[in-house]
Amino acid sequence: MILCGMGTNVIFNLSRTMGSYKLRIIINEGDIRKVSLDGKPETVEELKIKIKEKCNLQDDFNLMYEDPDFGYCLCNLDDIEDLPATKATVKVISMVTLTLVPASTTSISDVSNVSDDTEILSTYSSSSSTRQEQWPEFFEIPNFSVDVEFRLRQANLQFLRDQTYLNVPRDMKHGILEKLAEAIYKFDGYPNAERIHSVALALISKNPCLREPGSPDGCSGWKNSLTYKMGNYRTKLRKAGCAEVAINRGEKGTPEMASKGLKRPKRFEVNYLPDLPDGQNEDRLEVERKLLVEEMKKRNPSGTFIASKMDQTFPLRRREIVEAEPPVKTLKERWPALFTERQVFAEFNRIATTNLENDFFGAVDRYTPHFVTIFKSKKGSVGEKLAEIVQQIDSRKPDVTAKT
DNA sequence: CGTGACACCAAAATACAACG
DNA sequence: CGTTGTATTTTGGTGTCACG
Repeated sequence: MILCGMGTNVIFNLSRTMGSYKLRIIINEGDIRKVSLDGKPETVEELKIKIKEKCNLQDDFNLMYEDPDFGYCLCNLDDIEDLPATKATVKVISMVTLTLVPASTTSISDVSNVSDDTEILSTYSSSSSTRQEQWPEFFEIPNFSVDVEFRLRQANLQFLRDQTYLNVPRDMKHGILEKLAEAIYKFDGYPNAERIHSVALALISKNPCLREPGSPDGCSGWKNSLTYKMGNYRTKLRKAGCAEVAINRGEKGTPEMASKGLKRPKRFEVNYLPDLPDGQNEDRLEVERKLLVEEMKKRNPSGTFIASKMDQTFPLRRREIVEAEPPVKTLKERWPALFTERQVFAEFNRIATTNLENDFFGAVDRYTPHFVTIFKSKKGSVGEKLAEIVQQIDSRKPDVTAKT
């Protein structure tokens, strides 16, 4: 990375007690430990050593922490100041085994029954319907119904013996697709081909008997079925009154789509219009919004306070923006915090579950070499100008890496 | 009867051409 | 040459049907 990691303006609590530092350490899905250190470590390295000791870990690992800026999604821990002052949750990422993922499905409910102490994190991650997790690198196939699981197990064993693929009966296919659609929907209501592909691959790698020997990747049929399924699944949700997908419904039965001039979500807008979380209504959230406006009037508004309230009020805000389409001026009055740099990034993450800054610079880093070769190959007057620019970049390279 | 599959249509995304 | 308008492709929604 050339350009990332701009100044992290972390405000940390000066009055923090110099006593114990509580850690919740996620080692893997079924192993989450609570550890107390004497004081917050000064560096990430020191923290790693402490964790290694306390948890008896042998192999090297990296750490991730739950970033309040991004709905407590996991981010790499590079700067110790990113951790809260008195207690934190970190995840151990082993550098040895990356592919072996246990087959259990974990959800928010698993997290809540892990420890009995007060959990700062779960307060508004459990009740909200807003998606928080990014699309996983390795999609975890959920557990199907006992019946389906049983038959799959049998078929997998059979497959191991004599390589016979399973001819999936109708009801079984339904069971599989339904659970998969549900699992996919948790991340993305409108998954693209690539995401469908990754799910299908995960499915046939976990259940070799489901592989389709005829197709080039062994899962073309599953990909097809999954795309159909996601469509049908959305219609189902629409009928059940889910606002997020209902917004794309054409008023009346007629194909009169431009019902209210509403735009359908863009492909990456994963949380375009989340439903209000259980136990929240517009009035309650409106109160929170007023708190936000007040906070912004202070000379030094608290970043963490704003981050958490902005998270909480996200569904209300989206509803407002999508349905009423207020002018920017009104928006500035009602949501002043939305216009701070930090919240611009945070809001982007809430909508697209993507880290705008990192992804952008990551992409820049990834594509720059290719661009440079294209530039170099360009002829004519434009080519000369580009060559000049490339020259400048080349000669300045060490600078760029050093700065920011 | 419910559901996977598919046809059909409008909107969104993208490729392309015409223009000043 | 960049901009802008247009044509083409892709995506997602609705309706329908066959099948177990």
